[in-house]
Amino acid sequence: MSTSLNPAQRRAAEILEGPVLVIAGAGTGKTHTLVHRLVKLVESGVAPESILLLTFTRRSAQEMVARAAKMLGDEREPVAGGTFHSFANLTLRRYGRDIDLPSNFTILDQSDVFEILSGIRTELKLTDEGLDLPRRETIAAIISKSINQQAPIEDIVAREYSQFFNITDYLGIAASRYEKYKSEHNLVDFDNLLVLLIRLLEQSDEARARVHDRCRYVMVDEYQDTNVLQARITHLLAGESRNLMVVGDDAQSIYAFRGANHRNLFDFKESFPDAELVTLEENYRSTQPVLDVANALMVQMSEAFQKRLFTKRAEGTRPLLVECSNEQEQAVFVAEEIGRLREQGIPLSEIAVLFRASRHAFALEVELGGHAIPYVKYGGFRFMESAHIKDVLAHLKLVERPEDDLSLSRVLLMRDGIGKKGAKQILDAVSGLSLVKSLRSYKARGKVRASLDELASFLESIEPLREAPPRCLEAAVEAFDPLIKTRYDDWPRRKRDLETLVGLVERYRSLPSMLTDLTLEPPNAARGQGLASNAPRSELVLSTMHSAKGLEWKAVFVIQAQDGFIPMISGFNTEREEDDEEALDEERRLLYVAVTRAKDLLYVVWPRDTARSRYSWPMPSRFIERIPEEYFERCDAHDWLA
DNA sequence: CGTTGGTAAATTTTT
DNA sequence: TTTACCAACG
Ligand SMILES: Nc1ncnc2c1ncn2[C@@H]1O[C@H](COP(=O)(O)OP(=O)(O)OP(=O)(O)O)[C@@H](O)[C@H]1O
Repeated sequence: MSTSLNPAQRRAAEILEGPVLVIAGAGTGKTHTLVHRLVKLVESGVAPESILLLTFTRRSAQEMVARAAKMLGDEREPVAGGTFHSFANLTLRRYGRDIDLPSNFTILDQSDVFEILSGIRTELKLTDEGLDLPRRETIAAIISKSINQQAPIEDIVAREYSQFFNITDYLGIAASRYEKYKSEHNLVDFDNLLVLLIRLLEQSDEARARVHDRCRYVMVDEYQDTNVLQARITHLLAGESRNLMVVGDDAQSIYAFRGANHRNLFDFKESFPDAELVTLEENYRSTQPVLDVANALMVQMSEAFQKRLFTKRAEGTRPLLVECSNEQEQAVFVAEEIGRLREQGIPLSEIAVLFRASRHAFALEVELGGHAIPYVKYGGFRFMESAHIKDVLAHLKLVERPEDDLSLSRVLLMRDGIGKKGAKQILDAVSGLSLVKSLRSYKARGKVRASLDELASFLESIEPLREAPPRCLEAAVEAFDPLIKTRYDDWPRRKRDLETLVGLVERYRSLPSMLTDLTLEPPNAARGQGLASNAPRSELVLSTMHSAKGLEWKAVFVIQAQDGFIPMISGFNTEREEDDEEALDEERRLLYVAVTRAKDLLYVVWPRDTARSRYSWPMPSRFIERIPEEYFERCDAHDWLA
């Protein structure tokens, strides 16, 4: 990385005290500036460990912390940095007692939340015959949005889910039952982490003082992706010293679907009227032909603070708009073109393929396999949330916290002879006593008796292994072996995943921190692949557009750019028009993020024949259609490949 | 009561 | 591909 700064960047980096706001377009060096300011702080005598770097996504956090570590060198203490959620977790484990939060709370992942909500959903349906409730995913989305926007359920339903307006009350009941379940079981979901951190910082003078003492300088990257809660946390962390830098680009705000509010970026000036505002204009990443496309997307945005990106790299290849007859041809085109780029000396690690949704890359993944092109995929598939992984981990969670009813229920249900009713009865019977003892003394016969004895013996046998979490996991995997074979037809693949998991946790010495990390920072493993070879090799990146933010590659392919996929139009869209407008704007910003990842070469590829094309005439993305024709080179994949 | 097997419906993006 | 729901069987 270059160590130089342009005058505007230097100005921002040299304001060491007080609030600083950097608003700038893609590739203008926001992260670059932030990291340089960090170095200047350290050079001025600030201890690296008293600087806190925060951002919303794990990948941005990794990128930011890695760049910081590289600039500071090895001999320095590492800076503290991560996502808001991981910071909240650490702080709450340490000081949570001040607000009556036990430090051994369990964090729920997405699928845990779904599980609890399906339970509540069936309960509600049972009491009210004929009641039609939305799917559990939708209920979860509504509840989460209400927390992340700090708005009542009624408002969220009225605004964005008007098709459920008549059952608003039930959604409210579901939300309060869900909250009750969590607090009764010492469970905390991702949203709670933020809410509880705010409560802690507001209510505990001591905790706040300690946190301020430790985090004397705070910097937030990708600030446009923060929601009300994260903005509040940022303000609380700044405290009286107000040593706070936030950087962001409103045109790259892509998390409104989870309550992010890019206006936070502008509101910063209102909360901190004396904040120094720095804007950056020169792009150091891309060639002008790539920026022409980005700028053409920018002018389509209704709300954006218009920033015209320019670069000294005036010369470059015009982006290519490629039309394919179908997804298969799209996959072939991308794979072949990547082969050609490699022949021209571009390493695989400098090439990325970006898409709107994980499944848009399925055909390409198969094709890459055929071409022996190694790749790593980000986004979409959640290894840690596969059923078999959760099955095994539920056993370990039970060792860590025997009163974890959610895990106990899961562990019971997978055993022979125990169904919903039985599990509930056993659950009610065990509360209070030692788990192993109560499982043994529970009155049951036949299959159920055998299942309970087997579970009790297993729990007893791994108890001594607590101090060696990887061995504990191995034992659980082994005990799970007979169950995996009866439960899953495709058990060989799932067994490989479990071996992968064992390999991934080798370094852990503490069971609770292992379990927390696996939830909060789940490793990105591929399905059924086994352990990746640890020989470092150059790999192609396949990524969702969301996960690509903040990163850059020489060559970028944006695939599945058919209208309907970009922007993504869901089949069931009863939202109000103005919300549609907002949603559409977000989709456009997403494409803006994608195209601004490219340094030199940009390909936008669209297939004609897809699942959608049966219902509507296939067209390239409406956002692409509105870009002046001369900004793209156009071709048909069929001719190109010939 | 639990299991099994069938059908219909839905299928983003992240912490 | 998975999940919610239902009916039939043990
Ligand atoms: N003053 C500079 N001189 C040379 N290169 C620079 C300069 N500033 C930034 N760069 C380079 O430009 C590229 C983009 O920088 P960076 O990732 O910090 O931009 P960004 O504004 O954070 O981008 P995004 O909004 O896309 O996350 C990087 O490769 C960085 O090294």
